Amino acid sequence: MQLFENQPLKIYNSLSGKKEVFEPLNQGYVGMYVCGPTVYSNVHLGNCRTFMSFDMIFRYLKHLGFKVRYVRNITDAGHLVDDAEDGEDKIAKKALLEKLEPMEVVQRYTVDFHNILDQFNFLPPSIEPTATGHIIEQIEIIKDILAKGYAYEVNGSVYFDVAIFNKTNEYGKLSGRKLEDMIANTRALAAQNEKKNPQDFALWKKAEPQHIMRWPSPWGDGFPGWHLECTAMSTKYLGETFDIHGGGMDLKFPHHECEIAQAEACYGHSPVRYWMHANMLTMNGKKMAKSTGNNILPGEIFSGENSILSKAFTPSVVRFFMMQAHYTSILDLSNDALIASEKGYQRLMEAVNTLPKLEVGPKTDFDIPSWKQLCYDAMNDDFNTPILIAQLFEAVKRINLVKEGKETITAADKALLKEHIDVFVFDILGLENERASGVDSNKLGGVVELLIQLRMEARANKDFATSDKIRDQLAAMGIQLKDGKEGTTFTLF
RNA sequence: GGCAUCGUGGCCGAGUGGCUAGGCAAGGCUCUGCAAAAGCUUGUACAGCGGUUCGAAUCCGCUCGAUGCCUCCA
Repeated sequence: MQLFENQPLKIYNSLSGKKEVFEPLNQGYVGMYVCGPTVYSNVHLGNCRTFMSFDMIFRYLKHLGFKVRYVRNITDAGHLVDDAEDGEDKIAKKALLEKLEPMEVVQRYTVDFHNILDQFNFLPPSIEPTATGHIIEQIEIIKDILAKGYAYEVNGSVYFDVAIFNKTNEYGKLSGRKLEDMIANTRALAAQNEKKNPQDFALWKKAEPQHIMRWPSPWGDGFPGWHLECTAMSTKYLGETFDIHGGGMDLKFPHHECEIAQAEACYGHSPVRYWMHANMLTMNGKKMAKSTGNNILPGEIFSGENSILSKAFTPSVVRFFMMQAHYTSILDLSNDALIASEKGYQRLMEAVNTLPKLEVGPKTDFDIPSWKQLCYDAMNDDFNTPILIAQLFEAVKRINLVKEGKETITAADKALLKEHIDVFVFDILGLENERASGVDSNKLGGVVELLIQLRMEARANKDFATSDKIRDQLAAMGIQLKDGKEGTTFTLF
């Protein structure tokens, strides 16, 4: 008996615009594809938010007992800079600027990406395929689409014929657009004369002589178009139809719309059962983007080296901050918001650390099974982590009440509570217990315990000058003493 | 201009046709030598204007505003 059998999960499907009961294609298995990063510069915090949302989703699906194959690609072939005839590969452009081999750039930023995600405590995806590793598959799909009449070749490039596709299918259904409107609103760009219509998109682009990244194809040397790699890789690893396709909201159009078109043209049916879109992280009310410079790097948060920040914040604090907002909502980053999250996170972790030390009693004043179900209900309702966190704070309150001696908990319920706190805080939200230091057993712990003892003696002698000096100077070093009923404890902050 | 999403108390941020979000900050109280921590407690918010309804912040319409997409973008 797996958890998912009695924890019905609802997912907001961007395609239908509704929350739907999640039923995977194959009982007990989930195929999930998420559009990964383009590795031509450092991953910024906005990118991280999307991947973190899907990391949480991956974690929860796994927790429910699904066998999940999570595919997140690395876009290392680059995308076109623009639609102009001399469109050059974005990665190649950057490489020329920095006088590096394209794959050197790819390697550098892929390593950076993995390093950052590791600090954020991401689970690795099941498969992390690269676009350049799937050129053959992409060429095969283009051949297929050409054979089925949904594409045309011009001068070594192949374009998807949106108008023909739209006769039998519905181009724009994901983003709520109609082809007629798009035609009416398209600006007349020069240099698109290869395409029959401006809405057509490239499946294969001819490589100009100076273009470094290039592969042979039936249409000559070139490189794949923007949207094809995701169709190729998702199909290869998850099949022609799979359960969940995720990505950032900004990919809905045109990227995901084109993926649908490619797959429907090729396979004759819709590729994805549940489309999920994570919303943007903004800063100063504006979307973070590499191109505008309105962004912040994770490293700058961890070090505090950014003008909007008053201090450094740990990866778990940032993760907690992001998990306090629903993944479909726009979230605005600010120093104040991070500070508030840091306080909340610390309070949560205090309680997590207190729980094992609680004394047990004859009865429990807190209905833990009901609380546990409320936590599941929150997650089952389209991964509502803000509600889950609200429930966790209910548990925090109860833990502190028991600590204060105002409520009691039985040994069995304490174990049950601990088990589920750990599940939700660590396994699902993916937080790390940065405050659970092993200080009790190390040298620092011994020194602090000694000082606490000296302070207790001073207090017993009403020598408050000495006791306050110990307390205040330790506080200045980031060690906070807390006088409680059972004596003095301390935490690092 | 088109499409989409959204506008919640000092700040962040859930939710919803009638009943509690939660966090942070603030005030009061308990505890304390004084603090801190912790606990209890207070605040009565849903852009504006109409409409539907016994009842709407929640549904509908309009207005204003914000953001995203429409060109690579998580």
